[in-house]
Amino acid sequence: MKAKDGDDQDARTFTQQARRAQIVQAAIETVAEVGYPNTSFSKIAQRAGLSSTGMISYHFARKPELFAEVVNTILRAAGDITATRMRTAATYRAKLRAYIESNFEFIARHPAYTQALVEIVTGIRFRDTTSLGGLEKAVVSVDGLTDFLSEGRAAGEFGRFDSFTMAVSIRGAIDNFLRQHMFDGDLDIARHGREVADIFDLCTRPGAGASN
Amino acid sequence: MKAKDGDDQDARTFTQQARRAQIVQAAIETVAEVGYPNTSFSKIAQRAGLSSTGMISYHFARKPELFAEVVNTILRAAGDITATRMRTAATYRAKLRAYIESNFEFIARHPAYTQALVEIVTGIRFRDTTSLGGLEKAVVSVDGLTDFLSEGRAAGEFGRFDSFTMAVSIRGAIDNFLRQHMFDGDLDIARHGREVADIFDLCTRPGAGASN
Amino acid sequence: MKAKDGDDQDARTFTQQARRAQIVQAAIETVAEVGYPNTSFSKIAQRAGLSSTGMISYHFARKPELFAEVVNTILRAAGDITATRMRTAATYRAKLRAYIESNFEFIARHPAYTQALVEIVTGIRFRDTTSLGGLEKAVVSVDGLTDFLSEGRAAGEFGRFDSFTMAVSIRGAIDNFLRQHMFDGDLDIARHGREVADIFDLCTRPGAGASN
Amino acid sequence: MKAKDGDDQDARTFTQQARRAQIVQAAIETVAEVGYPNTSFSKIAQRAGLSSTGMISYHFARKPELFAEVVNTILRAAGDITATRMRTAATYRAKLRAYIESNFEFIARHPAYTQALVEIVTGIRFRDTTSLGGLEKAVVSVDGLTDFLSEGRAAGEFGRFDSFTMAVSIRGAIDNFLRQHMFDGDLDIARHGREVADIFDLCTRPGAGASN
DNA sequence: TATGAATGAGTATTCATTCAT
DNA sequence: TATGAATGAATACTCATTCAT
Repeated sequence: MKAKDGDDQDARTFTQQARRAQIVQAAIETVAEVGYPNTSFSKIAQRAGLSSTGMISYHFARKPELFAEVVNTILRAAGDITATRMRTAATYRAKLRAYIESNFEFIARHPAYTQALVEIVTGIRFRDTTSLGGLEKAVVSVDGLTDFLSEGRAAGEFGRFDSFTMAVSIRGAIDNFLRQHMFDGDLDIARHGREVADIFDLCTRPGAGASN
Repeated sequence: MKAKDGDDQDARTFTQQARRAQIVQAAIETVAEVGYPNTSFSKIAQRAGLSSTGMISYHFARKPELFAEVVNTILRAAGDITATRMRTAATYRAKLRAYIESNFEFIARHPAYTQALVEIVTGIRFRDTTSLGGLEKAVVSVDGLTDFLSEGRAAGEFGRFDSFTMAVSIRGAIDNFLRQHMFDGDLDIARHGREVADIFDLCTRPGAGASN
Repeated sequence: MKAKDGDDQDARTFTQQARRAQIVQAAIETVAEVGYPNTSFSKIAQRAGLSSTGMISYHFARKPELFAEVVNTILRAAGDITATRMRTAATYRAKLRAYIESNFEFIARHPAYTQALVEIVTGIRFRDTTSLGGLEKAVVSVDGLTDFLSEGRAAGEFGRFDSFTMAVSIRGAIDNFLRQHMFDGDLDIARHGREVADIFDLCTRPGAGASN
Repeated sequence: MKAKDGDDQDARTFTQQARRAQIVQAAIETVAEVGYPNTSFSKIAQRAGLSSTGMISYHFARKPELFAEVVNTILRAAGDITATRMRTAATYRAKLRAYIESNFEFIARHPAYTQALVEIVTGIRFRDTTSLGGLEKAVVSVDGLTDFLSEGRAAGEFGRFDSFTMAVSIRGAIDNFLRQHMFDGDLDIARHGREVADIFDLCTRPGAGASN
C-alpha cells in the first residue's frame, strides 16, 4: 500500500511499472523543458495527466527516488547505445571512436534525455547525500572510460597520457557539446561527433605523448 | 526610486554599487555553500548582514537580475586572470597553454566562484523568461576561444582541425575537470591543468590533423 | 454490500467480526505506540497485516466508527475487570476499594489499552460531527460510580458528601495517575492504587463530612 | 527577517508581540472549538483574520513554538490567579482550599483557556521530545503541589499521606471536573469547587491517615 | 535608504475514502 | 471479500515580492 523503494522492480506489478515509467517520462520531459530546479510534482503530474501529485507520491516514496529512477532510465538508455556500438568495434582505437560517436548519436536521438540529465546532474548538490543515493556519482564518474583507456594503453594502441585526465577531457568535450547543442539547437551532431572523435584519436596516438 | 536593471552602473551612486557588490558577494558564497536551489533571499540577506530581504529586492528588481550580476562578477574575475596570463605569452601555442592553465588556476584560487558559477548556470533555464538576459550565452560561449584558435591556425602555429569543435572540447575538458573537482575535492589542480594543456597541445600541433 | 454501522454485530458474519476485531486490535496498538494524531489507516493496515487501507474502509464506514469500536473494546475490557472485582467484595467500602484498585490493575495489565484510551478520548472532539456517536459520553461518564456512592451512603456505609463530586474526584485521581504513569513509566502502580484507595477511604468515612 | 525562537521576548518589537498574541489567542480559541488534532495553521489564520498561514510561520518558526507559547500563556494566566489567592491565605489548609477553589475560578473565568489546555496536553505525545520542548512536563507536573503538601505536613497542618499521591489526586479531581464541565456545560463551578475543597480538606486532616 | 510586516502562491508529502477488478 | 490504484483535499512550511513607514 506504499511505494516500494530501491531496485526490486520484480516485486512491482505490471500496472505499477507502467505508471512509474509514465511518471518518469513526464519528469524527464518536464526537466528538459523548465529545468531541474523548476520541476515540481505538480508540473510533472500535469504533464503526465495525473489528477494530483498524490499519485506520484503513491508510486515514489520520496522525491529523490523519482529522480534516481529518472537518472537510471537515462543512463541505461545511453549505456545501451554506447555498449552496443563499442562491442562491434575491433580495436581499442575503434572502440574509442565508437564511444564518442555513439554518445553524439544518443544526443541526436534522445535530446530530452540528454538535456534532462545535464540539468539534474549539475542541479543536484554534489555532497548532498540525501539526493540520489550515490547515483550522482555514477553520472559524474569517468571510471569506466578511464579503465578502458588504461587497457588500450597496456595493449599498446594508445600513446603516453594520464588515463583519468584524458577520460575527463573526452567526457567533458562530449558534455560541453551537448550544452552548446541545447543552446544552439541547429548543430550538425553527427559531423561534430566525428570531429571530436578525430581530435581525441589524434592525441591518443601511440608514439605521441606529453612532451614537457 | 526603483531598482535599475541591466548594466547602466554609471547611474548608480557609490553606496548603491557597494550594497549591490555586498549582496552579490553574499549570493556567491551562499550558492557555493548550499547550492543554487537552496539559495533563498533570506539566506543571502542573513549572510550579507542585511536586516530584510526587502533590501535585496530594493537593489535588484528581480531574482534573475541578481544572479545575472553574480554571473557577471564571476566571469569578469575569471576573464581577468585568463587575459593577463595570455597576454604575457608570446606564441599562440603558449597562449593556449596559458589559457588552459590559468583556468585551472582560477579554480584553485576562487573555489567558491567556480562552484557558484556551475551551480547557477545549470540551475537557470537557458531560454526561458526568467533567465539572465543573454548572460547565459556569454557563459556557454566559446566564441573567443574559437577565434583565437582560428587566428593561431592562420598564423601557422596550429594543425588542421575545426576551431569551434576544438574550442568546445577544450572548454568542456576544463569544465568537466571542475565538476570532478567539486565532487572529489582532493585533486591536484595545477598538475591536471598541465596535463590537460599537454593533451590539447598535442592535438593542435601543426602537421597533425584529422585523418578520416 | 456496505459496511454496517453502530452495534448490530449480530448481523455480521463470523469472518467479518474477526476482521473487525483484528483491525481494532491493530488500531489500539498503533495509537498506543505512535499516538492518536499520528495514527493513520495505512499504519493500522500495516500492523494488521492487511494489504490495503481499503480493507479498513470496507469494514468501517467512517474513521470515527473504527475508533468508536476501539473505545468500546477498551471500555468493555476495563469494565470486566472492575465489575468482577467489585462483585467479590462484600461491603460498599470494600467495593469502592475494589473499584479503585482494579482500575490501577487494569492500567498495569493493559498499558496499551489505557494509553490508547487516553489518546483517543482527548484526541476526539466532544460535540462535533465526526465524533464517536455518544460513546465519548460513556467514557467521561461517572454515572455508575455516582449511583454506587449514593447507594452506599443510603446504606449508611459512607459519610456526608455529594456523590457526583466525589465520583468525579475519584475518577479524576485515577485518570491523572494514568497520565503521570504514561509520562513517567516507572511508578509502582499497585502501591499507588492502594494509596489512592486509602485517600478516598478516608474521606468517605461515615461520621466525617463537609464542615462548611 | 525570521521568527525568533525561545523566550527572548524582549528582543521583539511591540508590533511583533501584538501579532504573536493575536495568533496565540486565535490558536487557543481554535483548539477549544475544534480540538488540538484538528487545529491547523489555516484554521488559526482564518480565525485571526490573517491572509495566509505564511503569516503564522513568519512569527513562529515552527508549529511547536506556537503551541509552546499557547501553553505558556494559559499556564501563566492560571498561575496568576492561583498564586494570588494562595498568598492571601494564612494557613496551609487555607492555602490548599485557595488552590483548589482558584483553579475552579479559572475554569469559570477562562473556559476556552482550560479547554484548550486539556486538549493540547493530552493531544500531544508524551515522550515526543520535539513537541513543546519540555513544556508538556510543566503542564503534567504536580511537583509544586507535592512540595506544598509536604511542607504543610512538616508544619503539622496535614495528616499522614503520600504527598505525591495526594497531589496527583487533587490535580486529577480538578482536571476531571473540567472535563465534565466541557461536556455538560451547566455545572455550578463555584459550588463544585467548594465541594472538592471540602473533600480534600477532609482527607488531609491531621490525625487522619492511611489505616492499612 | 532601510526595515520588517504582510501577501499569496508555491513546495513535497500524507490522508481517508472510493472504486473497478 | 479483498486488492491496489486513484482521488483530491489537507498538512506545515518557504519563497520572492510588495509596501507603509
